[in-house]
Amino acid sequence: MPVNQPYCYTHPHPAVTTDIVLFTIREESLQVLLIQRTNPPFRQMWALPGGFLNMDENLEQCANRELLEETGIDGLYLEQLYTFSAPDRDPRERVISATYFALTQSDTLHPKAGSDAQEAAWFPISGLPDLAFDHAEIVELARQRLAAKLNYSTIAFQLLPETFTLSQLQAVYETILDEKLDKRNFRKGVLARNILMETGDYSRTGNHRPAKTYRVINPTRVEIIK
Amino acid sequence: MPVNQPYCYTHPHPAVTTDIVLFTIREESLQVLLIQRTNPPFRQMWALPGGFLNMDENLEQCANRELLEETGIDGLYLEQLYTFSAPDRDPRERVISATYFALTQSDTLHPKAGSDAQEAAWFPISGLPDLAFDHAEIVELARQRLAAKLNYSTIAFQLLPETFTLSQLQAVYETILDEKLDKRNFRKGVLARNILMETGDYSRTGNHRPAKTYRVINPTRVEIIK
DNA sequence: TCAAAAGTGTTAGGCTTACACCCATGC
DNA sequence: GCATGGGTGTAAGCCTAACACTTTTGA
Repeated sequence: MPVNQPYCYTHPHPAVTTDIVLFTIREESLQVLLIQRTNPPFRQMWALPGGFLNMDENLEQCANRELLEETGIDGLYLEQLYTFSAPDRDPRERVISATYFALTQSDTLHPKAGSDAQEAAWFPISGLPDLAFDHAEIVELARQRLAAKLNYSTIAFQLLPETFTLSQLQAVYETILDEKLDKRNFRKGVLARNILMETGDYSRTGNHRPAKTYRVINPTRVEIIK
Repeated sequence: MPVNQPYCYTHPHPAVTTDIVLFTIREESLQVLLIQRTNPPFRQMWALPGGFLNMDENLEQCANRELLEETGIDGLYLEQLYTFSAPDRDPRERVISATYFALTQSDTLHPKAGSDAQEAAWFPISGLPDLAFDHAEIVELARQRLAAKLNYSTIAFQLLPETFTLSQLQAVYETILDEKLDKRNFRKGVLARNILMETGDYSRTGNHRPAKTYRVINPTRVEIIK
């Protein structure tokens, strides 16, 4: 058996990785978490967090583990996006990548360097640097899927703290959809879905009328509406 | 290097396969193409067509190739469904499977045994035999996705010949959705989408009034409506 | 002439959209 | 008292859903 290559098969096997597109809303724009590569190929370039699948975990567990290792973020709901498989998408060897996307609130999160001291940072999706591999394509697909799922699911709430105001929620929708929404119609619509309850508390920020705060009635599940 | 195991890596690599859920409508029911396994594991059991990824093809090409080899079916539009990755889903070794689904008309197709003489056959989705691996789960996911996409895409037309009547189209919808639809509303709705044109010909079958036949205006693309 | 499927409009109700002003607070 | 964002209702039009009879053909 070749030295340092103890894993041998009768047929060639590709490597399998996960890559994660983690969105947040920060500074009034939709942003994506990137890490700076410390090793070739694409050394110094920015890339999506992710890494190789272990033999004792499934893809979702792998994505969660890599996110934790590289950014310190734990326990997010991850949704499988697409599996990329162009034969030349990684110059080192054949690599299949199952991609996931997730959402988180930015203000409770300080992306930090992982154990190997890579840098992690948020970038606005409309001003991303050049990305390693086919990661630009992955981000674009994730952005489309996110916008498409907004009104058919409860994913938007993952971008907000446990309690929030309707204006905050509307700002999330407007940022993701990149369009202004009518305040009265937005409130009517979101309340008609019966997924929110008033907390009874008020948000008192700034010199204006306090806003009612709400929470999701069933925060555990990401529901598909209709 | 171990005899008969010439492909060696520094880290363990999973095998990667594709599996395809191919739907048709036959005998007024939604049916799925299965092949009978000739080798262990799950020998003699029915399973989805599929097989191992080659190093010089992407997953979609693999799915198309396997479909051709195992069933003689070529050139279908395949849509990626989900990638399954439970560590124990294949008893032989660690296998990741990217799954695809597709639709075809049944009457132009005679699923035939591939080169290794396996049997291929259609089964109604409501009366499937026990399936090998996690293939029952894959079929169920494909069924859900198919129903969800009916009204947002043009996939339904793949189940029909190039020209067809509105009654035939309605029967496809009713079979997939498993519910009766109102004839006038169905026709109004489908014609309002402006994706059909009259051929000018009529279908003269049986002792009743002939039906106008239609074709899809742009048959090349699977469109997402809206 | 009968059986069988093709073809065709209208109405009511619900949903969506557009739109403007008063309220409560901090400074 | 003024600036700031919070909060509220109505009307028009559009879309959806329910519903039944006439037409054309082959046997």
